[in-house]
Order: sequence, then C-alpha cells, then structure tokens
Amino acid sequence: MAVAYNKRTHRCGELRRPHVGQHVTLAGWVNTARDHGGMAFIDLRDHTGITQLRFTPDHAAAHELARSLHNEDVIAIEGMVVSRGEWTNPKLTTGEIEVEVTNIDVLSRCDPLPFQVNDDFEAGEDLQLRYRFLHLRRPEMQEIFRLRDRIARAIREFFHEHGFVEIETPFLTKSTPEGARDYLVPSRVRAGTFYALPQSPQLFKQLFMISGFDRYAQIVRCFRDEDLRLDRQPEFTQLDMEMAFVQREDVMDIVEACVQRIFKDALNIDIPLPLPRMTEHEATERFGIDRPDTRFGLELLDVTDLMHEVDFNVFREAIDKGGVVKCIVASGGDKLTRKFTDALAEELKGMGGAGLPLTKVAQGAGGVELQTGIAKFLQPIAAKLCQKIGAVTGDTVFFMPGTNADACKYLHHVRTRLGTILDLIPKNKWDLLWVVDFPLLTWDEEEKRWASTHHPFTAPLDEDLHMLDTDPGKVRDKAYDLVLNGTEMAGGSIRIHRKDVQTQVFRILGISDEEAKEKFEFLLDALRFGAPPHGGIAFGLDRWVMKLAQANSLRDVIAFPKTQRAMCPLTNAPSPVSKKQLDELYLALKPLPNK
RNA sequence: GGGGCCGUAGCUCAAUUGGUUAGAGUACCGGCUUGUCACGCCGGUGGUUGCGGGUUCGAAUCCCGUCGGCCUCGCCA
Repeated sequence: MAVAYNKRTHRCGELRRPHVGQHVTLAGWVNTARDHGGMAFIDLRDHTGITQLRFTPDHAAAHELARSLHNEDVIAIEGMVVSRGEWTNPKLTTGEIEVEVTNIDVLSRCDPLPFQVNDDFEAGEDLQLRYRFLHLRRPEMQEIFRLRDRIARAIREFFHEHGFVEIETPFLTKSTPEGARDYLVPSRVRAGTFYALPQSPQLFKQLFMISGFDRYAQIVRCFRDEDLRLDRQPEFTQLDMEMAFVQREDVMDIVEACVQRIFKDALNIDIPLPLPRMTEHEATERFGIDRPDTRFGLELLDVTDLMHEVDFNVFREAIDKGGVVKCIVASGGDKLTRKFTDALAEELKGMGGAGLPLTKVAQGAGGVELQTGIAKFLQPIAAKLCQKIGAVTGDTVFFMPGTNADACKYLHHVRTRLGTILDLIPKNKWDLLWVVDFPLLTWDEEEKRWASTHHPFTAPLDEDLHMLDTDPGKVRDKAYDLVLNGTEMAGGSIRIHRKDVQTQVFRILGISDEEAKEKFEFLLDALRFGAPPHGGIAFGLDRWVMKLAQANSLRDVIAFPKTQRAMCPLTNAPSPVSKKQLDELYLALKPLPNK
C-alpha cells in the first residue's frame, strides 16, 4: 500500500528508546534482509544510519512483501517503534529499538548488483568508478563528502568573515605560455581560434586587486592537462585568494588562521599557531625536498668532505664532477633485509638512479667495523664517519653520490620508504610548516633557459632584486608554500606590482617583448594604471580533504574522478564527436599514429 | 616517453609453483526457517583464466605482443 514517503517522520539513524510507542514513516534502502519464515527483519539504511524493521504475520501483506526484498531495493514503511528488550543490538546507534511495520511500499526494485554496497570488500577501482553512484552510497564515502562539505564551508565562512569578496572568473580564457599544458576549447564563432581552460585564476585575481577589491576569495575549478598521479587530477578545486597592500607575513598570518579554523570545524583538532617556517634551502638540505615530512627524522647528512679520502670510484666520480655524497642513517636493522634494500635499489634505478650503496655498522675487535655493501671501501674512515654522522652499532647507512639535486631526489625517496618500513611515521600527527625563500628561477637543463620556480608573477625579495640581471639564479622570491605531512597543501606569493620588474622577469624567462605583449598585454596594461602591492595564495581543496579524511587517493575525495589515463569510466569521457560538430568548428582530425 | 605491480565466476579471492573435471566466500535462483542483526540450513545456476600468438605431451601458471587498472620517473609556471 502506498506510503507517504514525502512525509518521513524520521531518518534511519534517529530513533531511540524515547520514541517507543510512536507511529513513524521511514524510507531508505534495504541494507540487509533476514527472512525467518514466520518473521522477517530488514535493516533500512539512509545517510544517517540503520534502523531494524520487523515484519510479522500480524500484518500479513507487509510481511509477505518484505520476504521478497533484496539488498538496495528502495522502500518506504509505516510502523510503530517498539523496544527490542533482550534483543538489543549494541552495534547500532538505534539498536535499542526496532520498527514493527504495518505497511510497506516498494518504491524501486534493485537489479543484482555489480558489487555489494553493504560489505567491506573493496571493489576494483574501475568498477567503483563505473558505478560511482553505488559506491558513493557506502557510509565511508558519505562521510568523506560530508567532511569535504565541512572543509569547504569552513573556508568560505572564514574568508567572508574576514572581509573577502567572492567573485567568479572565466573558464573560457586565454592559453598562456609557461606552466602546465592547457586544455583547449575550440571557438565556433571565431573558427580556428581556441580558448583555454584556466590552470588557475592567477591573473584575474591580480586584476581584482588592481580594480580595488582589496580582498578576494573564490573556490574554483582549475584544469591542467598533465599526467595523473595519486594526488593529481586533470580538474581539481582550489581555494584561491588575493589581498592588496600586504607583505607576505600578512598573507601567511591570515592563512594560518584559516588552517586553524579548518582543523577545528572539520575534525575538532586544535592547531597551535604560528606555524613553523623553514627556508627552501634548509628543507632541501635536511630532507632532500622542498616539502618535507617532518613527522620523523632520518635527515640527510653531507659526507662529501670525508669521501675525498675514500678510494671508491663511484663516489670519486661524483665529487670530481662537483657533486656530493650524502647519506641517511637508519636504526632498526632487522627490518632492513637484503630483499628490502635490493627492491629499494631497483626502485631507484627505475627513477633513473644508479643503485643504493650502503653499509652496516658493527662492533669489531678494534672498534667500529663496517659490514656488507661498500664496507671495504669505507673501513679506513669508519670511526671518523660514524662519529660525524652519529651512526652506532646496528645502524645501516645509505649513501647517494651525484649532483646535489639527484642525491636529494633519491635520498628523499629512500627516506620515505624507510620511514614507512621502520614504522617511524606517527598516526594522527599533523605537521604543518611554511617553506619560504625559494629561488625565483630554476635552470631548465633540457631547454637551456631559466624557468619560474613558481610562476612568472612572483615577486623577488627586495634585497635580491639587484642580482636579477647579474646572477638570476641567486635571487630568492617572496613565495610561501604550506606543507602538511610532506604534501604541498597551498602555495602563494607576493606578486610583482611594478611593470618594469615584470617586463624584466619576462625577459629573463625568454619571453620576448612581442610574446609578452601578445599573451600578457592586459596584465602589463593593468600594472601601468595604478597597481597596489598585492599577494595571495591557493589551497588545493581536494588535497586538504584527502589528508584530513586520511584517504588513499585524490580519487576517493572527488565525486566523479578520472582514471590514470584521464578517462571517466562512468560517462566514458572523453569520446569521439560527430562529423557535424567538427565541421561547425572547422576542425579535422589527423590520423592517429600506428603503434 | 621510461620503470614496476596486477588482470581467474556478477563481486572479493584461492589453485601445493607446468600436471586429473579451475575451487571457496558472497551475490543470484529454488526450498526450509518466529529473535535475527554479515542470520542459519539444504539444493542449484554461473568460467573463452582480459585478448592474440608462442614454447610444451600438457599452460591460469613460462615467453612475446596487445588492451585495461594502479604505483612511479619525466611532466605538473
């Protein structure tokens, strides 16, 4: 019989002992069905929880119908809340009661499922995405997206409370040089020309400052056509903000306050302020990367000077070429099996490395004795080495020769692996820090030119400005990256607000005056007409959700994400389009290369 | 573009390392069942071992190719 499903009296997670005796109307999905012949039970689920329904021959029509139900059928019921008495189920928040059903209405039957919604088995990820609407029905997914909502709302509220104006920026915009590959959108009205989807609203928010909005913030989608990773999707969401008349401390202060608010509202965790700060130089020297995970030690140590005395070709070559030898000292030797270190060395080779020289520290008759690996080369300086790097009996020392950048890259990987296998990474620790004073420019060896470390609009430090022409590699910038447990969560900078400096930076980047005019004339114009000093930041919202939800992948916190090959298994996008659509755009497809 | 792991029933996995008819749980179908709560019990359907080729007396297992998923380097101002 029909049930007024639009007049639900409660949700499925709400009923408690005080409701006993009430007539209620509930609706939801069949989580499980248990048929005992003369009596049947249904666990009814919605996003709030589960209520057990009881069906008996006292209400024969409802009872008969209930016995035919399957998982994920959609039903509405009327009934009376009754106490479970001795049959209380402590595993359910509603476990003290059940609903004696008098009337049931089957709203929608469910076909056999591609995977079960109500069990703990993880379906393959491609299946999850193909049937994403089912996967999102699971309580743990519901929890993630409600956390996402809390985080986004905390951010939005925070910025509105602090006088920021939310203004939208275009998605159909101009392709820019530098940076990531653009997603292009063909123009029909001006056939042969293309829009690009924004990699970020960077220039528009700078224009807002020049327009006098003073404080702007927007939660906005960004698009980058690059290869995907665990924590990289082609479209992702940023909290984008910008402030006028500020120095970088002003931006960092307000961002810190916002981060504190996010943790409080989303997880009820108190974050002490101010957050620690570290220069990019220190981060790289100590941890091998500009986004260090400071939850554990295993810091990098430079042993280049000691290795001058060592007769080991691999080290000698690196040093002769002006490189370094760095190392990591790890305790807990029994977990560092030959199998593990061999596999780690293989991983490094896969990354372009040469291998992983190592040795173990032991106690010999005459003092420190090194064993295995490259021990025989290092034995002459064993005592001196161990003293310098603080290695003691039982430790394993991992070495990496090469350019400083390579040694850092590979040892960072080694450090991360060691942290995991040695179980050094504390659970439920939230290590936030700022990394500052990046080099403004990074030398691109492949293209033999300077490239922006962040982007071309980042302001140099005032005290380094004089080196811009003479020694551009030495110039530090006014950028700041916010790092959480080794992941970059936000990045921003004070921007260039002087036209002459901006022109100079474009020139150093190899952007010709003509190209600058063609691509950025609107920005250079804006800088001519009264641009206040300004700066801002962008948070990777998806990454915040991933971190705070302790999810394994960005895909778990995006409702309809792409696979690694940038496909959507749900909609099958991207897909071919009709000849008519192409004709309207005056586009023709080239034949695909044969493999 | 490079390196690596994986692909067996609708789903999650196994198959003693190349050896009989590829199994289990779950889902699905039929039957029994009045206190279950991942209910239980009895019976049943369900397989081109991703695809193509090769080695072999014999291949899910080994080799080559290909497709797909994932991790990673490059790339991601």
